[in-house]
Order: sequence, then structure tokens, then C-alpha cells
Amino acid sequence: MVKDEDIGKVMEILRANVPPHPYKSREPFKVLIATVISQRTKDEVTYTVAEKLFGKYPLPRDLKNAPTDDIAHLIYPAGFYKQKAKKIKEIAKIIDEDYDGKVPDNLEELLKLPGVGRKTANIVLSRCYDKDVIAVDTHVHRISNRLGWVNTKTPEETERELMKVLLKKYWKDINELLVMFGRTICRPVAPKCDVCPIKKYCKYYKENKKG
DNA sequence: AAAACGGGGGC
DNA sequence: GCCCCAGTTTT
Repeated sequence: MVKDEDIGKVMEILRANVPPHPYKSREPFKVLIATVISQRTKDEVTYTVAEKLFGKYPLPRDLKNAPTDDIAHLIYPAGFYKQKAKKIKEIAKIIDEDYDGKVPDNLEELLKLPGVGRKTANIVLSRCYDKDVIAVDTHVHRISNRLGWVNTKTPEETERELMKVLLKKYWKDINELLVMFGRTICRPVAPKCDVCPIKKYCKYYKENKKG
């Protein structure tokens, strides 16, 4: 069992040490589209192409009427550009026509949008609407298991278990903190445990440290 | 359950 | 040159 006190310490240390998340906007439509672009894509390239896209097509109505080929061209470096362009255009159309230009603020409606799965939806709910959800991506899944906070196979399982283990006040920030921590220190392969600021709280470190 | 989608960056 | 990346959809 993990102690609340240790989790509190870990969160405190991460807040102090982890670089800030690169995408500042909390505008739901921009976060939604940027998050779709970010799927299986590094965040630097995601946010540079997202800004280019919004520079030319700022609103749902603009994107709805944009040529799919032009959207694809603008987001090209992010990869999966054809299918993402098509989905972005469809999302823009649905938001503009069915939701009066406003991104829905509940999981059920978000999941109906093309290209929006549980992870993307939860990021929007947490970041833009202050909902009590935990957005579990590969970073959150991996790091939660390494720390020993959960012992799970699938992201869905991780989400359920984390909601039991973590006090609510940590839910909102867990995704952004662990994503940035996962990029810099707690990488999928060859994590930099030697410079990790929370190694004394980490199950993986205790089990793997040498000599 | 596994394949497919994809260019860019790290090593 | 090979592997991975704020996953989702289709087979």
C-alpha cells in the first residue's frame, strides 16, 4: 500500500522540478484539436503545427470550411496527417453545427467525436473543464506502475486504480506532470534513475538499483 | 488481439 | 538504420 504522505511528497517534488507543459492554452477547442494532433507524436512538433493551423483557421467554422488537403499540409510534420486532417475537419463541423461552436464538457459526448478516445477526452475534461478525471496515457501508465502506485496491465485499469490511490487534489495535474517527467527522466527505456528526484519513493528504483 | 496510420528526432 | 512518440480505429 502506498502512503498518502509519500504521494504528496512526490507531487511536491515533481511540481518543483518538472519543466512546465509546453502548451499553455486552456481553450477547449484548441486543446481538443491540439491533443488529436498530438496522438503518437512528440509534443514540440505537435504544438508548432497546431499554432500554424490555428493561425490560419482559428475557429471551428474556419476549420469546417478549410480544404482537407490544406489542413493535412499544415499538420504534415506531425505524422498521420491525412487521417488526422479528416478527423479535425469532421470535429470542427460537429462542434460548429451540433454544439453551437462549444466543445462538450462530458465524456460521453466527447467520445462521439472522430479521433477522440478516452485519453484525449480526459485531457480536455481535466485541463479545460476542471473535471475530476485522470487522463492516463502511456507515460502515466508506465510511471504509476514504476512508482508502485498501481500494479496494472491496461491504461483503463490504471485509471480505475489511480482514482482509488490518489487524493482528488492530485488528479488534475497528474497527467501534465508525469508526461513531462516521463519525457525528461522516467523514459520508457533507460530511465535516468541516477538523476531522478523521486527515486527514494520509487519501487522500480529500489528493485533495480545496483550493488 | 493485432495491424495500420507516419514524419521527425534520439541514439 | 532502428525505435519511439499526450492513441484511435479497423480488421
